[in-house]
Amino acid sequence: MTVTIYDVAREANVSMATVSRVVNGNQNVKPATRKKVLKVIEELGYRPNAVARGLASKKTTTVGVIIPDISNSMYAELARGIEDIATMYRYNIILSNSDQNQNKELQLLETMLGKQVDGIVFMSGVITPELLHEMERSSTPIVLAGSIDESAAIASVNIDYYGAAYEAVKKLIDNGHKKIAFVSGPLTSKVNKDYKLKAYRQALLDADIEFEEQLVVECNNSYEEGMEAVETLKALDPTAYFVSNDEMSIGVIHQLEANGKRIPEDVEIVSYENSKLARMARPMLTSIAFPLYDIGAVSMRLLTKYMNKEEIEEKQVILPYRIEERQSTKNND
Amino acid sequence: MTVTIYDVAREANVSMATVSRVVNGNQNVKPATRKKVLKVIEELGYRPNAVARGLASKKTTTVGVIIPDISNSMYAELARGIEDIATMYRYNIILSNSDQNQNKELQLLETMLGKQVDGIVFMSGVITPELLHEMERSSTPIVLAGSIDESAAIASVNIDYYGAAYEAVKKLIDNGHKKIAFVSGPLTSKVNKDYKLKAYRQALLDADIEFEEQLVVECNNSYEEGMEAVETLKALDPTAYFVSNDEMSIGVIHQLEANGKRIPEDVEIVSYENSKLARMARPMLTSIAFPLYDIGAVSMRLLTKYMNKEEIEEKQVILPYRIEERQSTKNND
DNA sequence: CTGAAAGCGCTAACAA
DNA sequence: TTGTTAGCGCTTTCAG
Repeated sequence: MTVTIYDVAREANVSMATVSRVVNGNQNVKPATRKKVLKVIEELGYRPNAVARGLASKKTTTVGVIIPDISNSMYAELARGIEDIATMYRYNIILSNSDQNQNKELQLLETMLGKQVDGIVFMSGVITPELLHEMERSSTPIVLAGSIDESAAIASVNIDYYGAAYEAVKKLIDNGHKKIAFVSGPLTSKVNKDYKLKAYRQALLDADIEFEEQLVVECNNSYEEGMEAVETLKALDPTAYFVSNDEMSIGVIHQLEANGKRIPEDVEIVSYENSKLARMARPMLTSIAFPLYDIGAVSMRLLTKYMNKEEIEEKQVILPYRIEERQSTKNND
Repeated sequence: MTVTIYDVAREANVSMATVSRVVNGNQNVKPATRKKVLKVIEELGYRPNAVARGLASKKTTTVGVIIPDISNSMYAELARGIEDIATMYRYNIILSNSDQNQNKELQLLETMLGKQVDGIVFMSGVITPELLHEMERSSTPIVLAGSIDESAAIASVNIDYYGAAYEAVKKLIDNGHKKIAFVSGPLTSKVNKDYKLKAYRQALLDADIEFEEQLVVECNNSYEEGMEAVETLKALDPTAYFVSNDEMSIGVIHQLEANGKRIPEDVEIVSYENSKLARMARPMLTSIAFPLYDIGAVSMRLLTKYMNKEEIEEKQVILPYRIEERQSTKNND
């Protein structure tokens, strides 16, 4: 039924090995026989079976990608970065959503290793010890994308979350604000809890501003909770907001405006992410550029190096961030 | 090095066949031996090799997904629908972006078939004859998600694009508008050209409104081109807009407001998509609900039926749409 | 309920 | 430059 390498060999009067060589672009084939084989392949409509190839060669040219949720634009951007580089290196992607659920993450890892992927790009807010243990146990290369593992046991690519957050808050302080709210994503996520929040506190401390617990509101990263955060903070009446992502920032703006505030005249906002949404907001958002696409691309590139057993110069990659100033802050140029 | 089924068999004093049976949940195993085998599996840390299994069984429990661009929220939503159902049925997803480039689509199909996927979910604005030919040639089940193949040769799931667009325009007409612009996505896409545009023309015709070529503006679906469309149409000064997706609608609104128009008082807008953005816009968008997640989910469900060789009652599935009325139109309840 | 044995389609030494 | 021959790790008859 399906035509195999054996059928081609027979028709072309050569051995399987020779067919295999031409299919794999091995140079040790006389041009004439190559041509002959190619012709038969064409005639028979032969298509190499990658599964058989994978079993024999122990390489599948596919990599696993485990991310929280592809329908979230941040992770989708990351995924696109991964896929573009993967394609460039001729890898395919097995993509799975973990919803940050640790059991699912563990099980997904297991499944992908079972499928003999050549490598894995993994993203999650928390890399638990169990996860880390599984990752170290496996001989399959893994790189963490936008995810922190402080033990530095696993390769990773990130930005300087602390520095970025510090700069955002610093800007607000420099603009004269004393009462700065922090609308955070889930504090279960290490980046939020141990980097952004700490940077926020430290920036305040460095400016002799007292930290007030109530000024930090934990949200689920959604537009709606951004709006709610403003209501939660209403009594405190902060004059500036540092917000964890663009979607929530838009919620913050809308609710602030509903409450009669003008932005940036009455309230200034620094967002974090700098996605397309930052330009689609009114006023447009000043936002810390968090380069998701690049993180994905660099992670995948790093992974290819591991898969090729190349020399790795930097196991923990830190990509640059920058602050994109727009209309949600008063800018003094 | 890696532990195989053979190692387990030896340690447990049974045959490979028995180990295979317990791994695959075959009931024909005495509880005692099952337990013994399970124990050895645990001890040795045995993990079945899915590639070998795939070669032997000719099933990979993975399906291919070819979509235009995962970083576009519409397709990301679709992908999530597909993945959720796939997970439910224990399939994994190989995800690839085609950027609607036909060569890439063809080559991706080829790659996935080579990888022996059990099925494919495919999405594209245009299903060319070449593509159709390849799809029909393959014995691997394929379903088209949100993509039109008028020959109805391939299974598909869609909504009634024509009816949805007709209703959108009709609503604008019913609200008294005579000069209704259509800000369309690429007219290379069949849905836009042969369904939405035709519905727009017919709705006008049915209301004795003359069709004006200049009132339809072709865009690339982006926010920026939504804004530009308004400028392009400035001289004609339409009093209503039917816009192909939410992102462009926001661009339209912002540019309209920049030009001093009030919405919906001066200009009414009906969007198409009804994503999260529709609620994040100000005013919030009246939008035709285009259920991407559901299309993905139903496509995948349909695919499972083909993969299981189940009876298919409906090869061309049409999902319902509805119009979600919000603030960008005047609503007369 | 269990085992033996024949592949699945290909790669990769090793020979020639 | 080409062919021979083992596997790769598992499923699946077929016997018993």
